[in-house]
Amino acid sequence: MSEDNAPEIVLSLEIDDPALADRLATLLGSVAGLRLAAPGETANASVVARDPRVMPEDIALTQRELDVLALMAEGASNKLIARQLNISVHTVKFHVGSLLDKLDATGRTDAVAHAARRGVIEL
Amino acid sequence: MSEDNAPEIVLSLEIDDPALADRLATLLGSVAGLRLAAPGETANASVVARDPRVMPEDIALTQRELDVLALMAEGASNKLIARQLNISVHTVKFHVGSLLDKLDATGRTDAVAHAARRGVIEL
DNA sequence: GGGAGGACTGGCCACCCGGCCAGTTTCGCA
DNA sequence: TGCGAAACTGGCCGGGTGGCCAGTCCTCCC
Repeated sequence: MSEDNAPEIVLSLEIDDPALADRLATLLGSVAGLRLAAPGETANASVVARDPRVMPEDIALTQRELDVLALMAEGASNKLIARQLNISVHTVKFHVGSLLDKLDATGRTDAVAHAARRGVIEL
Repeated sequence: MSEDNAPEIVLSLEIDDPALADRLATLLGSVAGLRLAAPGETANASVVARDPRVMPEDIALTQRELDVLALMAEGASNKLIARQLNISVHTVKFHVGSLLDKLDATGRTDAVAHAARRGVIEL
């Protein structure tokens, strides 16, 4: 950052809910030292709110499934996951199978992508 | 929506830059009708600002590699990608290999995760 | 025109992955 | 206190994946 007089913070909005977007825009627009980004403008930060109706809350994943999912997102193989969690490879595959089912994915790559999309995991 | 008296908007912060996070927290904390989420609390929206220094520009990927990468992120198998792009499975595997190398990934899942992290693709 | 580099294609093969089967344990709930 | 749902573990196997080899075509540059 090079300026020091009025380092205005530029915020962009990524809100699915139009009503919420409107309220936030009104609230944030009147805050001194902060303004909303113009379309296409590079912002310092984004306000993100995906449609909650798309995510019926966190999908019911067990702790073990979350463990496996996190390691999957790191690119770990089933063998590596098994060693990491001190369980058998077969068990890992069972959990992966459950994840594919619950996340409606066709493979581990798809599962990680889906999970990341709906915020179950953070990449 | 069921309540109508004080629909307070809860915001969570995901800011890498501590200074920016502090400024935003101060600014947003004094806005009526809006408050910051407590740790672990479910928020209506998140303010996201990832450290831009983490992304050293787009990695040099060929068009074909981008095609393959996009389909990989959809969970497509090599066979499916090959059919989609009208090329042979062997060629797909060649591109996947290049992708693994350029993205410093250990497998296709890791490659998609890495690409998503640095903004090469959008999930 | 000749060389260098990169994209693209193919065969081969060890290994990994996901889906099927079955079985045990654990827990909540009626 | 029994009953049922769900988590967890394991063997087996067809197909998918990634790494190795080599070879062709095209473009750019000397």
